[in-house]
Amino acid sequence: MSDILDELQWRGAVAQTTDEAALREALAAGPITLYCGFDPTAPSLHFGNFVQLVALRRFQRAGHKVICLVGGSTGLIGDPKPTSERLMKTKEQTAANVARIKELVRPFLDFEGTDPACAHPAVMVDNLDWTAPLSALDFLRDVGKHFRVNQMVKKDAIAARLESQEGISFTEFSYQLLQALDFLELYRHHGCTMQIGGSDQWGNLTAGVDLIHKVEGADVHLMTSPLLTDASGVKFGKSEGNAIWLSADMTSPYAFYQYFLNIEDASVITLLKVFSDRGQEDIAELERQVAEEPFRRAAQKALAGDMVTLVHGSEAYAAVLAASEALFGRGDLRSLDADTLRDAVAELPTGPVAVGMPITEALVAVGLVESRNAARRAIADGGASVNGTKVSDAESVLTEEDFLHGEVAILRRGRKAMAAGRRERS
RNA sequence: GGCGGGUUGCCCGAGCGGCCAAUGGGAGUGGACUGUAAAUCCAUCGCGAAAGCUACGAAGGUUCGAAUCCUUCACCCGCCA
Repeated sequence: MSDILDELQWRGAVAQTTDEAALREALAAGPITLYCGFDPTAPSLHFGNFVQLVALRRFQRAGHKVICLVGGSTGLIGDPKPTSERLMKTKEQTAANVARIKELVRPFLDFEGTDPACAHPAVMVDNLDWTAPLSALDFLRDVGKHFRVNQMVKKDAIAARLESQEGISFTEFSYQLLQALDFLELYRHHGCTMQIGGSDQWGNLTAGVDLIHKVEGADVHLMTSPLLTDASGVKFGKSEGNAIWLSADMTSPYAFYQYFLNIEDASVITLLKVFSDRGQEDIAELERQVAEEPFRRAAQKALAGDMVTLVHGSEAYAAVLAASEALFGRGDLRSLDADTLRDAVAELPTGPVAVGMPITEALVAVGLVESRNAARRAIADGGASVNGTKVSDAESVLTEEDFLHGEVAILRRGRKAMAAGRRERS
């Protein structure tokens, strides 16, 4: 288990650590307990959080004990973003998000101790459990006294906010104290000696290390993972402006698969290393293929397949793979048999349409464009098609023949955005 | 508490009584090229087929006419106390 750090470094999953020699020693000395926190800012986790989740998973499989913390309390406060104050969520929303995220995380780690690959079952905690009973006075006296505002304002996110027009609320300013308290709490009650997180969390993470050092006199460890960006420095994890979520009801397995299938050449190996369980040789081979026969996109296919399988399971992978082949394959959509068509359509967003409905309206109805104006634009640009046939006339309407097997019409905007119009009979 | 500055479309940011649905950049979207990449180039980018409607923090007001002027309110920033 001592080489887990080597592996993570090879995978490009390590941005920064506290004293690396000390960390190596601790990891080698035996199982340690580490944690990662996830704030319930949404009803699901997204691609960015997945980096952490996969890291936790690797640590657990390397024999360590992992704690997954869901931020029932920190989610109520809001981790300061460098740009602007967060909208506060209601307690009810936050609680609902916490419940969903707990369920979401469950399959990625072994909480029951049933997986032979994992020596120690994972633990799930909610920081609301120890924060809620704490009175404001005790918090200020017991936690606040250990912090110097002078230090706090130096943290990147806070400093940026102090520079900004908007400033920062005291609420968000206090966030780091809560996160530090979490680490202390887990140190005391679970013997947790390491925290991992995204590189943008460094300031919050070190707050915990400092607090434990002051209060308990102990040295604990940190590891952050790099922010994953594409070749031009843009964060991964957004498709058409929407985040890539891990929950199927927020990002369909098909959309999830398609997102990774479309990763640029320059980044696909990076992502494979971080997320897949593939070893060095396997990845080296894929790297060679990207260089020598990029048009086959073997690495993209591997990445997309691995990701969907990990997040949604192998059955979902089989389904989206078949759907993708049906929809993007060489064959004519019109010649698809009814079963294949049904399976493919199941992966697409759908909307109600009808014979005689203008194409522009149908494009809106299935959600491919936001307005009929936008639909007209798409058609004028030559970017809209029905069942693979380009629509040239913005005034045209759906006809009986457009409904494959009498049921659905496959509408497409641009090269990739597809949806199914389900026939509605009046 | 006093004084001053600010709040513009997804973001940044011009505009400071009509020519403003609002310059410019970025992002986004479509097309060409390709590999359902990247880069590049072209187009497009509030809603509406159009008339028109809704928009420049909120509400009022002045004016033939306001993002632009006035009043009040909210929020933010800075300086002073």
